[in-house]
Amino acid sequence: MSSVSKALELMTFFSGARPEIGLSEMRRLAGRDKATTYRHLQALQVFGLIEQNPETKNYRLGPALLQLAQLREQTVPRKAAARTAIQRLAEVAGETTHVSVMSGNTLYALDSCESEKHSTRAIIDISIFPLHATASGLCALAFGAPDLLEMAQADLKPFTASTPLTQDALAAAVADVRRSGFGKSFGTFEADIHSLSAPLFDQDGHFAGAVSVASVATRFGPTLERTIMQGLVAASKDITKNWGGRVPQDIEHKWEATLGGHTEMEHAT
Amino acid sequence: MSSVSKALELMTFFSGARPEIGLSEMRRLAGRDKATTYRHLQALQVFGLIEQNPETKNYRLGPALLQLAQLREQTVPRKAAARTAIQRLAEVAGETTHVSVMSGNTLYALDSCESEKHSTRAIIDISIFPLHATASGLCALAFGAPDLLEMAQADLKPFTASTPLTQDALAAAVADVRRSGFGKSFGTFEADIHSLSAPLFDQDGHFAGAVSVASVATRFGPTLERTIMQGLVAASKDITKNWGGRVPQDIEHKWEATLGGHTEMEHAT
DNA sequence: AACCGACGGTTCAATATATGAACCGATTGT
DNA sequence: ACAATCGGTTCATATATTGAACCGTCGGTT
Repeated sequence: MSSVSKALELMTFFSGARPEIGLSEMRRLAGRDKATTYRHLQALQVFGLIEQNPETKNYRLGPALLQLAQLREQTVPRKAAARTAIQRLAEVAGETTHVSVMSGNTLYALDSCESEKHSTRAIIDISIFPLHATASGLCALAFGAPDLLEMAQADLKPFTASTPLTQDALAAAVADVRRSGFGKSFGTFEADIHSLSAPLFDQDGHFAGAVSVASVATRFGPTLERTIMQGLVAASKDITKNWGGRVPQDIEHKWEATLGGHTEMEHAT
Repeated sequence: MSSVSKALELMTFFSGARPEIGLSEMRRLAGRDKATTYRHLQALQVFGLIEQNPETKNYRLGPALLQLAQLREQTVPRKAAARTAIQRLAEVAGETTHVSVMSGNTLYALDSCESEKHSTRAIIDISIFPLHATASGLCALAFGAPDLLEMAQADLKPFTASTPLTQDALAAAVADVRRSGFGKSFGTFEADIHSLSAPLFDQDGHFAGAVSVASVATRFGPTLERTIMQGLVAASKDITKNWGGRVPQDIEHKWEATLGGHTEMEHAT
């Protein structure tokens, strides 16, 4: 691991639950020497990627990120392009929706949208989707780079009693996603949340991210499932198009097959 | 220079005018070996800080920045806090306004706001304010860390015919800012732009950034100057307060003295 | 069609650079 | 008064970084 990577890794320890981190805590999180950690933090600080809270001496993310993100948006305005789609999806599903983007071996949360329909909602505050435990993550394993599955199988962290813990269990879940075209996570990340997802694709038809709906388990049933799946297909096509990508033919066929045959019709359209 | 810094430096070469950079161009910009540059780019890419345009193989800023910036905003929502103030300032001044933040030895652009009043406006598209050539930069030199002035004097890059090019000229400009409490840049960065600025402060009363107004030179005169200065004082107090900082007493006194006395002070000193 | 230069990417010996145990002074709780 | 942490610093050691040379490919030129 290069020292550059080690330094950059430090930034990944910040989260909504842990927005500020002291030197010693950072050292523990990174599992590295204090002096090394300190120098890495200094290097990041010089570029404004992190800064120190002058009161507590704790480190937190820095102002340069605002600059860089603005420029990124300007260069590739993905988030704005996805927002309307997930808002519409949240509306028709009446549940919380998410979009995530694949970069390297990591699936990053890009944006989310809550529905006003119910007073109880799924609020999933994560910035990196665990590949084996979330619907979006399963999409990545099913349609992303082949080596992702091996990596995920090597690190099957348990989140709930339902999280797949064996390589076979995960492989079976992934096979189902490959067959149906939809990622499914029934309480594998949060106990009372049922999630469905659909993959997004880049200009080469490669996996680029996922769009997902997280619904409260007690509300979930065949009717809602079908509504969500239909919404996911529309959202995936829309976002993929707006990102300059294209949905491969075989994926569209899978969606049609899953929606056309599998579900009993509640009422004709 | 640490390898971490060398890698991070690569990210600073992206700009609105240069949103994508190929390996060879990046190597030239950084003045480093191609192999080194390549490995650094790889490390940045793994963390999603940059990504490759699959069509052109050029590198551009990556999606992880969106994540990190969002979390930064959540942790320290400075930009949102400053926006209303610079909008109000743009309105009363009828000119383009900017806010910048100090991090390390660099003054970063945080946000800007254009006024609808005139059809011609100042549009200053920079992400890092040169300390010796901009009104905001002079504020940093006047009220920021003492060593900034030495650093700036060692690198007096000329932008226009009016840019201060000698250590004495810069020292004189800084002295004037220290006296008046306002940064002044009359065509030193862009030939036809007159700028005024006021410093912002953190919780310890230390320099934290600047707010500035960039006006078209032909419109500039004593009346507009006074209006802008009054607006700058209000904006600086407002933003500083919203950032959890405090304006030192002596700065407020300087502003009062400058505005209370004669506003038509000739800028030659 | 052969040539050319520039591109992105890779290799490996040489060495410049990162590393961490030990240390410091300040702070906090006992 | 003591012990435990904290953020930060030092310096000999050794490990990770470096860059010249190389490869295959691509577009334009002769």
